Amino acid sequence: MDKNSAAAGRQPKVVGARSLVEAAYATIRHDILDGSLAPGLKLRFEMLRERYGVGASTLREALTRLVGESLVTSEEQRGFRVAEVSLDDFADLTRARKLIEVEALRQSILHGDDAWEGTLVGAFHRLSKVEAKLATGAPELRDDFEERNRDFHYALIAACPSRWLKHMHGILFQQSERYRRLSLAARDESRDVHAEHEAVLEAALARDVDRACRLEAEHIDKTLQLLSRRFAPKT
Amino acid sequence: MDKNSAAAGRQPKVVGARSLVEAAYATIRHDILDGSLAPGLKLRFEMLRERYGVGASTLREALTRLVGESLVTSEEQRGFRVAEVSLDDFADLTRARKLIEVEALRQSILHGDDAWEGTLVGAFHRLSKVEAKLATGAPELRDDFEERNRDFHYALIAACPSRWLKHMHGILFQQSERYRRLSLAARDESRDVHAEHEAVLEAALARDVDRACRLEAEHIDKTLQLLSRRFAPKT
DNA sequence: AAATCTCAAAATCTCGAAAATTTGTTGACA
DNA sequence: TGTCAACAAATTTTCGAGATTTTGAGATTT
Repeated sequence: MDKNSAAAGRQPKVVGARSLVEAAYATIRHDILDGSLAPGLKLRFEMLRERYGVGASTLREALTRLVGESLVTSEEQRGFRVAEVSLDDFADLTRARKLIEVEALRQSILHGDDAWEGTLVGAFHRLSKVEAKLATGAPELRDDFEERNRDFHYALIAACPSRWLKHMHGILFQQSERYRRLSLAARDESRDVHAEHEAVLEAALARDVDRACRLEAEHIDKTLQLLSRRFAPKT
Repeated sequence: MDKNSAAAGRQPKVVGARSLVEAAYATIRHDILDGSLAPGLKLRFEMLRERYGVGASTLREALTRLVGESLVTSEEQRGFRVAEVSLDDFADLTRARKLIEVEALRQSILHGDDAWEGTLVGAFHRLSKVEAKLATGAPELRDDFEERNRDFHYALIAACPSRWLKHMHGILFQQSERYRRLSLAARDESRDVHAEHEAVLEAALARDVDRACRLEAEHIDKTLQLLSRRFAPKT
């Protein structure tokens, strides 16, 4: 009758997670992107078991997955750490991401059909809504914003036929997301992100490949410029 | 006195491995690149425990790492499989690799100093030696050849200052290596790989960026063309 | 004082067995 | 014959304890 009463509390506590490893992975990943688990932090199993409520092997597997995404580093026999961040790394990351994302966008615009346009317009609309709300100052919407921002950027390159290019893009985009969130705590009011997105969208729909790619590259660069001015101010 | 007699046979059996996870990872990885573990093969833990002599959690972590490198796929609650291969995937992979590797080579040539040239020449020399032996028909040198070929290609782009670009390249190169080895079983006698490498080396040393990049791109394409002719022969 | 050594304490790493899930089989029923 | 429920077998997933390694403080030597 009550199979779940004794010691059966082993169900993933994250929506869409089909195993404890995946739930732990998703939660830890979120906390790293978030900054809750600070860059460089030593990830001790004792602490993690308490915080996430799963066994050591399970955690180990989740962390291994995060190592593969360069969100966590590991040294044999010396455990795991949250990956460090640096302005140099972000600058390098931004250059690499521009190379990949711009090429993917180029191919996507060349191959995209009406269905692609539809999805793209939809993603832009959803992003716009949360951007508007965010502008009125509602910090609890940051997760929403990041999700829809990701959806929009993925929708832009969705029609690119190269699975490997999109895979590379995914890795770099996730890293960028981390830097963006760490910097988003204090937003730059002088920047109109919505207008940047809208400009890229219009160029993409107009099939103006060169303009779309140029705007996208500038858009990617903006966050780096913002962070550079804040943390290396040789005023 | 005999600490190792009872049940203490827990030392990594792979050179350079500092843990059983790493040893298992390296061995399984080798067997996949090799073809010993065929594409699509279901990786059952029973079989893996017998074959590699380590526990389930250890294997699980090694496999998770391989999933991160796209050499293994996994479906929740349904286990792991060796990643499939296809001509389409290889074609896509080759295009992506050309984009990344050529850009990395361009930057490497622009930034490389004398030390870089020295390492590069050394790597080419070591590769040449094993190529010569391989030509006389010595299949047991395949591992050696692959290692030195990898070293040479890494040496070419070693002076590229972008860590992320080199990281992307590493992922794509490893995938290519798998296809190369699967195709290497029957080599194409009409192809002079040594000459291709030498031409790239000369252009790189001469700091002729455009020529080096063109030659490298052609070199990368050759294996795809070879495989295409063999497996899609509309003769 | 600096370097080396010793040896507990702390942390990581590994295993085997139990729990949970999927897969395969059998037989009832239409 | 075909469908489906119930049960059994096979497989994956998870945990906790023990084995192994690293860390750090204090003692000893140079």
